[in-house]
Amino acid sequence: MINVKGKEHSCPIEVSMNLIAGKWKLLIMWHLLKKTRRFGELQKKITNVTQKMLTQQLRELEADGLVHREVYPIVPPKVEYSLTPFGRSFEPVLNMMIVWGYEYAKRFGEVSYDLSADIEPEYREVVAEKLKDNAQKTSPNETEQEKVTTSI
Amino acid sequence: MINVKGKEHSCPIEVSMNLIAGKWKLLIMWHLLKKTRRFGELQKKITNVTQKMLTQQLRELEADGLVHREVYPIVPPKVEYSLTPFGRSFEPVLNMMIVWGYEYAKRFGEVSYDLSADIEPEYREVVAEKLKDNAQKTSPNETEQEKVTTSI
DNA sequence: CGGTATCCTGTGAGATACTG
DNA sequence: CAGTATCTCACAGGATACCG
Repeated sequence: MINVKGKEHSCPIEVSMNLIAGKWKLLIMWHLLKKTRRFGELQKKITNVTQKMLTQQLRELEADGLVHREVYPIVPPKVEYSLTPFGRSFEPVLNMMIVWGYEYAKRFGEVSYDLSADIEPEYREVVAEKLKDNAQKTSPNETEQEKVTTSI
Repeated sequence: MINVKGKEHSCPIEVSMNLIAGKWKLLIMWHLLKKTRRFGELQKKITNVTQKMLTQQLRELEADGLVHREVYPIVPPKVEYSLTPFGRSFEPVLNMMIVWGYEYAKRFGEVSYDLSADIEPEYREVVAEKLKDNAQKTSPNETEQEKVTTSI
């Protein structure tokens, strides 16, 4: 059993899910992983996000200890967002998700985009190997099973 | 640009997010990763999920090509769910999320639970190393910056 | 520039009851 | 056993306007 901020979880997966649930959070963290950015910068990078949503999701990430918000008391205002040390530890997860999403899109969608520049090879290899393994494990076992019984 | 089933994505992260968004999907995949399971089995494993939600999320996973649904035409009905080859390629992502969620819970919550049994050491090491790295990178740089200007 | 403050809407998700 | 079929509602998320 896991308790995080008054919420019960039966598995660490739920913890992760709760932290990254939110339409823009992963995108935000992805952009902050590269460098510290100002609010307006993020808004330009993440097309389609409204000011309200960007603010809201950034505040949630901050409250969860993943993002640091630095306010410079100047005028006009300047606010910089960066990942906390723990936020940066999310990088492997994020990289895996990117690689996996990319592989999914190659298989089930159309991609006009090359991943190689963004992601270190080691992450691609992990997923690639899993896909190879599974191809082997999917042995010739399409023998149908069409029995009909009346009990268990 | 990425197009998956009529939906535009600017980044593979969004693809992954769309696939795993859903309160129970990760938990379902986690249980199916170990073995093929019947509907009722899943319902017992995943406490608190309603029949309706379990059915719904399983159908979405099936439509997305991640889960295979095998119906045995017997009475009483028997339906088995398993991961497709591609669904199984999600394992590295899932493991990373579990490790990361666990580390988060250790830091920001209370855990009465040991991970070691479930997850291969390699995954734990990746996150552990990231956390070490970040500890080093967080150098003594808490010098405040309290200037006030009237222009940029 | 980087926000609040409102108002509004779609839909994810729960509860409950019924069925092949 | 493994589902549908309704009904309901909270809340994530969007549009728009104003502010220090």
